[in-house]
Amino acid sequence: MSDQDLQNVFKEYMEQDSFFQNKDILSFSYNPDEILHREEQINELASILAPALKGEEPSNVFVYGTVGTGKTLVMNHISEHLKTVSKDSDVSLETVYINCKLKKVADTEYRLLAQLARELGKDVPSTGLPTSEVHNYFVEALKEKEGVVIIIMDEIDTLVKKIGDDFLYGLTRLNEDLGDSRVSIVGISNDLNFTDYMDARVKSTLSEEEVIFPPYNALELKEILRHRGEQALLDSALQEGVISKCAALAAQEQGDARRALDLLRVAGELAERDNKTKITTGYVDKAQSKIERDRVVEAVKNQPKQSKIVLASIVELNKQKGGNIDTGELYNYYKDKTNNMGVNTLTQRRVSDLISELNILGVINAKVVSKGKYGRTRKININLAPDVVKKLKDSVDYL
DNA sequence: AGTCCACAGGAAGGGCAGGCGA
DNA sequence: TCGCCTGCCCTTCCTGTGGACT
Repeated sequence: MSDQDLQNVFKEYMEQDSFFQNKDILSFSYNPDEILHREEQINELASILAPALKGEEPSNVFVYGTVGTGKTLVMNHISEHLKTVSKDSDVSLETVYINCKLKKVADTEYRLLAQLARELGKDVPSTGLPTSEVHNYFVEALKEKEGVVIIIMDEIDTLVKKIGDDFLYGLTRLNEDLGDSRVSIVGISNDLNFTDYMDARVKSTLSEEEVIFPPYNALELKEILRHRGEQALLDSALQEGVISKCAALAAQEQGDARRALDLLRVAGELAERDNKTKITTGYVDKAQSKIERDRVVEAVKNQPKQSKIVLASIVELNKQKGGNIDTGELYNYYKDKTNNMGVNTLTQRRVSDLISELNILGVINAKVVSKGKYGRTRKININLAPDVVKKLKDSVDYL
């Protein structure tokens, strides 16, 4: 092969797989220059938080909306702008963003306080101190700011479900002894009904204002995809109908823009891998099943050993009798399995919790039913397509 | 109408690891 | 090093319950 030939091969390759001008733009964490179809929410939030720029304490806000409706994106956008303006006009304003869903960050009161204090510039060990001590660190950090601190708590519903609302109550009372500093809280929640779990006092102080993010409809998703697609992809890369299809599928998923972007990106990656010249609608279908498969495999991979063994028991029992497994039956099977494997056997109580966790992950479907005189149990069904189960068996131990 | 099964799921606490200050 | 604190996984003990059966 001549040098020229070799160069042609590379050249061809370069030409073939360059659907993407900038793939990052199709990632959900990318901050676009313009946020489409959220003007109303942006204006509302901006006017609620604007008093902070005068050093006044803004009202606490609750932001509601299902996944992929742009809540986090909009909040980040606003807090960036607040920071810029406050810097220009010499106002002391700080925003702190915490994602309460991240494990090891905000699943206990200690960790949450530690993380908040860290964000405000204090050095706090990840364990070892009494919680009250960490609380003091946090309050100190707030006092030192001598200005308004806006705490944005994303996925706040998971926090409240885990550690209760006492913590939030404490936060709302903080302003009484902060000196020159003021705190206000922006809570972001996926769950519209979640304030029902909360104490009425906390509820009323925290949700002084509420902003709702409705799901995007297919038309809006289409515009969002087109907008981002124009910057991320080459004009020639898309077959007619690809964007519409991504939008339509994502609209079925509660108007989830994240899903829409993922679909387009993954469809592109798959088409690229096959050396195609265009992304076709067929690749959107492939992307849909790949995303689902990856999500499940990733989730299961990260489960602890015992949880995997429980899942393996469910898979095997399901194969034997085709679904509707009840708890007692599963536990007996699991007990035998662990004995055969020489692994220790957990109690039924613990296994019951593991079943719940798998249920929350969406890997299985466990529903409490009553069998009348024959007691109450959970009917467990596996919630995965056969190809996903196969992939799990290939790539996860104990399965 | 009452019984009673087979669990669900809450509460409390044990034991261990990681990490702190003294 | 010790005493203390928290997180995590787990057990023990317990109360609650939907509805087929009697």
